[in-house]
This record gives sequence, C-alpha cells and structure tokens, in this order.
Amino acid sequence: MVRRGLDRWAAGRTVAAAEVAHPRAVRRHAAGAADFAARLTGRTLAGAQRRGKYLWLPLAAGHASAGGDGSDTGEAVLAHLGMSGQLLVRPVDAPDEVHLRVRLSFTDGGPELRFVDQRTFGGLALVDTDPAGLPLPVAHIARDPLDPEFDDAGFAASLRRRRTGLKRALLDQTLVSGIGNIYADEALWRARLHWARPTSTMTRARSAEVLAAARAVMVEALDHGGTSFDSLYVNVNGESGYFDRELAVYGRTGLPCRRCGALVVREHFMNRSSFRCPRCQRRPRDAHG
DNA sequence: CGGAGCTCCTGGGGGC
DNA sequence: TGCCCCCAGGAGCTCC
Repeated sequence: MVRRGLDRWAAGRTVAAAEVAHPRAVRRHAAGAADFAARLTGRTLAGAQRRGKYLWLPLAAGHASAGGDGSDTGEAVLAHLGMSGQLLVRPVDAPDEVHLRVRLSFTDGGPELRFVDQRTFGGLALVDTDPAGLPLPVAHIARDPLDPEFDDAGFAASLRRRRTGLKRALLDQTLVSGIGNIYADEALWRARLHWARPTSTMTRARSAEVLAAARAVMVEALDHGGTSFDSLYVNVNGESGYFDRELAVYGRTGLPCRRCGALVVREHFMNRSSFRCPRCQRRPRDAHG
C-alpha cells in the first residue's frame, strides 16, 4: 500500500529541492547531508519498490554514469522505515510535522514527499543499484512471504539448515523479510508453535504452516491499515487499526487465549518481549534458546 | 562463517 | 505535580 501510494504521488516527478532537517536521518548516506541534497536535486523519481522495511524510488537515468553505457547500474533514493518512520505525501502549505526529518519538494509545485520519524531509527540515503535495479544495501534482504516470487521450498530448506530457534529465524531478514516481533508472535500463535522450536525440526509441512500463518497475519494487517491513502496520507506502518482489534497474543499478557482460554504469558527473548499461549504453544523438549 | 548479543533513539507511561 | 527510569523495536555491528 505504501508502495502503491508512492507510485501514485512520486513517480515521474522531478526534485526541485531536498531539505535535510535532521542529519541523523541521512546518516547512512556516507557523503553527508549536503551531498545527499545536491545530488538529488534535479533528478526524476521512478516507481517505488519495496523489500522488507526498505522502500526505494529509482532515479531516472540522468547525469549519473559518466561515460559508460549506463545500462547496468543506477541510483535510487532508499528509505529504511525503522520502527517509527513514515513517508508522507503532503501539500506544500501543510504545517511541518514535529518529527519532520527530510523534505523533497518538486518542480511541479505539487505535494511534497516528507520523511517523518520520531525515533530516527530509519533514514534515507542515495545509493547505487545493481543490474537488477536492487539497491546494494538491500541485496541481502530476502523477499517477503506475500511476494509472488517468494520461494517456499527454498525457505523450508534454509530453515532446516539453521541451528537456532524458530522465532529468531522468522526475525532474520536474510531468510524472510516483512516479519517483525509482533507478526512473528501472531504467526507462531496461529501455527501453534513455540518460539524456541529448533528450526532443524521444521518439516516441509510445518514450514508451510508457519508461512501460511504469517501470510494470513500480514494480509489481515494490510486490510486494516490500507485505507488511509486517499487523504494524501501514506501510512508506512499501516498497522494501527490492526493492533487494536485483531491481535491474538501480542501485548495480551494475562488475558485469555482467543482459542483455548489459557492466560497469555510474556517472556523475555532477544532483549524484547515474546507473547504466547502456554497451552496452544507448548515449549518443546529440545527448545533452542 | 553462523549464531548470539549489544546498540542506536525518543516519547509515552508507570512508579514514587 | 514532577522527575526518573523502563520500554518499544529493525538491523548493522561485534564478538565468539
């Protein structure tokens, strides 16, 4: 949804100016904020693409490659959303957001593209892309389960080769992307699996169940978060409505499991929290972690 | 080299 | 009322 919104509002438009309000938001752009702004000015954006929490807008071939045929590599504006990042399309006269970090204005005088991020975990950078058009910092990120080209069999095989716990693997973006702490807990609950289940014990069938559960969670979240577009508001998180009504275990410590009524427990895991139903999701004997 | 743990950052909220 | 501290979380980094 976010990607679709950006397609609609940013593609084909030429950057008139880039303003970096907070240097930290472009810290991944090695050459600095001034370089980021200078190199972006005058460039035309193309359709948005996404992988995991990365989202990028390729730059139309311009004054990038000096000399060569310029066909094998290019550039893109790469956004990482962190946990609180948003890309907003806002009218030029809309008041600045409290946590406005970067503003792109366009030569057509139309709505601006604004990167807003409370905690500045995320950020923007101008990066090179590989021959496939993939930004180099994104090359190691796996596809997400809703991607038509996601490789189910490959995922199952990789999972079994791992020597770690199932939730740790679900959170590993090199294996599968798009699953954060909340979606992982929800998917594990649906599949009735414990977070510490050794990945080496995951059969092809069990992998399929986990993938199906993750897909169901993601689709449901998208359905609930995808309605706010028409107001020129591109909600990158897109999950707020989902959080309120649909969560089965996440954040529900002490509340009854929606399936069996047992009380949801909270456990510490990877320096954060994990929630599960103690009856539906029994800890395996050979728990990993 | 794979796995595990640490770290970044800020505002909301709970405790006193 | 006000202050302090905990907490959330993606993913790059470091260490083993």
